[in-house]
Amino acid sequence: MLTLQCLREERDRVLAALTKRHIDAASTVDQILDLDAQRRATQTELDQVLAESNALSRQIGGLMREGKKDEAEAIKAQTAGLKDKTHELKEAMDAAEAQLQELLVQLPNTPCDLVASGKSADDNVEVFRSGEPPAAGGHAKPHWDIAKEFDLIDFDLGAKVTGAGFPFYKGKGAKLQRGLIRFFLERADEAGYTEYIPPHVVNADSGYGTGQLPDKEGQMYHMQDDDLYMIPTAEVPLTNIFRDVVLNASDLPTKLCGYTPCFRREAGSYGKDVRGLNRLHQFDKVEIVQIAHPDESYATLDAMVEHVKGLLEGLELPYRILRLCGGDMGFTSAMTYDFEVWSAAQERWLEVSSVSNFETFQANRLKCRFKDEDGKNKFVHTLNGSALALPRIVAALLENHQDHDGVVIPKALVPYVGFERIDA
RNA sequence: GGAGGUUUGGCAGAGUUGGUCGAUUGCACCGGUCUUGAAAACCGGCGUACCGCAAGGUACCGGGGGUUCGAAUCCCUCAGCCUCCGCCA
Repeated sequence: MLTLQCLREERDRVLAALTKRHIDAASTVDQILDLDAQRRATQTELDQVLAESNALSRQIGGLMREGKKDEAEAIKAQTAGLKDKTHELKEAMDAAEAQLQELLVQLPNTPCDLVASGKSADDNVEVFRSGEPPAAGGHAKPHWDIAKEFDLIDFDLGAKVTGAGFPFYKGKGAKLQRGLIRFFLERADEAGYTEYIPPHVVNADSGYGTGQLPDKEGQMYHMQDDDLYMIPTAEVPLTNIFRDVVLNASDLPTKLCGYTPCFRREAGSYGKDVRGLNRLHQFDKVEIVQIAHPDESYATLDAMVEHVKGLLEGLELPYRILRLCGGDMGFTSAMTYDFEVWSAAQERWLEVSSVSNFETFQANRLKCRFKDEDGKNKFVHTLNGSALALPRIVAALLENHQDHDGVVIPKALVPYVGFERIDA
């Protein structure tokens, strides 16, 4: 959530930045500023009334101690009106505050200067490309056929036991999942990320802290009896570790990572997008998170991008990096790089990672601050990235590394999965 | 799930017959004096947020609500932690 201070001091800059998302926020922002002014005026008045009332109460206390009951009663009479006034003002202030919050959470983050204006994925900017589509391209079998041929993944069984989008992984398919998770975690460990195994369900406060609530409520599975949400990404529990936390400047950057399954309802998806492993309701992912000093966060973002590049190169997959345009960026992000790998059989790019800097947007909701050099509390910047999400990686591995009678496991991965080929 | 206890500032720990308590004290931390330097000792500072140009004011003693002129202190409610019982991988 954008800070009020930012809206107050940089209204025009914020509006200009939001046009990159093709949002005209002028009326919302001005409403917010009006409500803010209203709230402040009300608070000033309320504070005065409370001060008066406190002073009288203190007098009564003093008189009671001295046994001057009559005088105390006389002053008590004076407080009657103040009480009503207090209630009235309190209500007005709470109402203004509530309206203000409601509007404030509707505003997405302001894109950083480097982000291009744009409406859709077509306007994203390719900033890097590595590798060539494999020779098999054109005749390559799609991963769902390969998965079936070698009995790696059973989609039908998943549909029977749970529902569409919840596959079973079997045999070498399961080992490949386990190996990839280990590979990603070991690489993160080597890069200095502390590993966590977080809860897979979170409370509403956490959903709010990272920005899934209130706007993406429908994308998470919700357990009504206990009012808990299944995590759509490890970002939620890992970042919420820092909710209501004040760090020391020396704690920054804080680097952490974790493997979790991720659960997404994906309401409204259909067609070729959901075929095979392209889009699932449950999938595995290793997430990296950093809590950074505001001055360093973009260098941190670059470092995280480099980390993900290393992973894809280890897997020998052709990939490209896009800097998302304003219209394609997530609600909470100030800048996002998407990683896409080439799918040889589908002959299209598949998104496998998204690395973002949220600047203070999440920190403001989380109330995660650090003590700066002057001893003042300031918001940190939060960042995260998939490193990596498994299903489309598996799809690309199967499709791109297939040969005449099987699939070759990339060298870097062999020690983790325990075999060199998938074949009959 | 049942019964009881508990929840105070970074930590420890006072304060519960309601009244200068936003809160005693110790430790930790920061600054200073002393010292060649350090330690010790002494002096001073040391929660957060909001309003205000400032002086200053307001709110917060797990969360929310209530009683009262006035609540950390009383009541209700929710949550966390601890102990015992039940159930259980």
